[in-house]
Amino acid sequence: MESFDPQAEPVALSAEQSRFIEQIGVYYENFGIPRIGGRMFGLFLVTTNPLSAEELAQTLKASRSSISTNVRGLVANGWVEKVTIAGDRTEYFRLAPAAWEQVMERRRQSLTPLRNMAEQILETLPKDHPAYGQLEHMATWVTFLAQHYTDLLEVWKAQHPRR
Amino acid sequence: MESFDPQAEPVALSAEQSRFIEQIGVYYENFGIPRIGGRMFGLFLVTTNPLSAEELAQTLKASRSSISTNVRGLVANGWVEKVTIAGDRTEYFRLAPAAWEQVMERRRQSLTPLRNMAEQILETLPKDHPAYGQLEHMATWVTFLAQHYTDLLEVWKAQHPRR
DNA sequence: TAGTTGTTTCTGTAAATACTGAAATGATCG
DNA sequence: CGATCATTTCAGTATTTACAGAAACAACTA
Repeated sequence: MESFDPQAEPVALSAEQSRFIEQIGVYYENFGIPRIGGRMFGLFLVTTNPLSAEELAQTLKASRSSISTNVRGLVANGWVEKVTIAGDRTEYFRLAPAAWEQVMERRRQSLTPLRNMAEQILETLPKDHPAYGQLEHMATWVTFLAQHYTDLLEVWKAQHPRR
Repeated sequence: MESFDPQAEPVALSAEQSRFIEQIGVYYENFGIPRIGGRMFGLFLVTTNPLSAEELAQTLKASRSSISTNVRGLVANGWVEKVTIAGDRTEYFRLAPAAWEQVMERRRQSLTPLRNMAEQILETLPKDHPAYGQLEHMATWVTFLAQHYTDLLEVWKAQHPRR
């Protein structure tokens, strides 16, 4: 009963912040993330208060349904986290503290199918097949990369321990 | 005059190779690469002979125009390279020897705009702005990542010197 | 239980993208 | 300079995808 939240106002943004949000939006759009999703991420980067879906919708001038689907993606990828407040049934969202590590972790995991494909095809080929060498090379690369991603994350986490 | 190349035949592929090509196609489709482009890449992975556009078209059952546009992308990204033969006006293509390194290198370069965005917005914010810390964190992460990509590539190249 | 509010799902539409076949361009050869 | 052949560009079509608004659903509250 305490939050009477008359109409959920949009977040006040400076011109620079708005520009940043749009830039982040198009940047991630190039990586296949829907524009609204990218903008949301940008918004979370330049603000710290957890935001409700309604605030997101108003601030980004997008529909509630788009916010709903896009926020789900961001949460699923570990970029954003849901925050709740006792006695308030609205859900709020904010940048996940480990967002960047998560991006990396996801990327590492996406290497697994690639490695599997390489290994599977290698099993079917005779060792003297002309392409054997380059497929082996591919498998080696993917393994190398996955290992280094793991190492890299460990170094980062050591340098930036979770408070 | 010497190559009379009656009709450019499709590459003969085993069932496993065909399956591999399709798998690679859908894998890279998830990363925003057109299906035909991904299939071409897969084809180059399981073959070694340079292939003409006509052979690619026939083998992958795609139009010449699609091959043209997609091969351009693969070459631009350094995944595939063009090969020519004296006295033959057809162009051939094959997997670039440094394809995997190139993937990494591209990724590293794509971090630059992200770093720029972070640094630019930081310049406009007072140090006590609530989001200052997390934007600094972002900039640190991107820098860290770019540096480690560079290192990683160096290690790889040392281990796999170009013959 | 009825009413209120927050969230998701559904349905349709607009926009973007991939792809093809045909036309245009370019390059080489007689 | 034609003629031939390889490649690219163009124009149209089909498919996919993002998005919005409305309906459905869920969770709480009086």
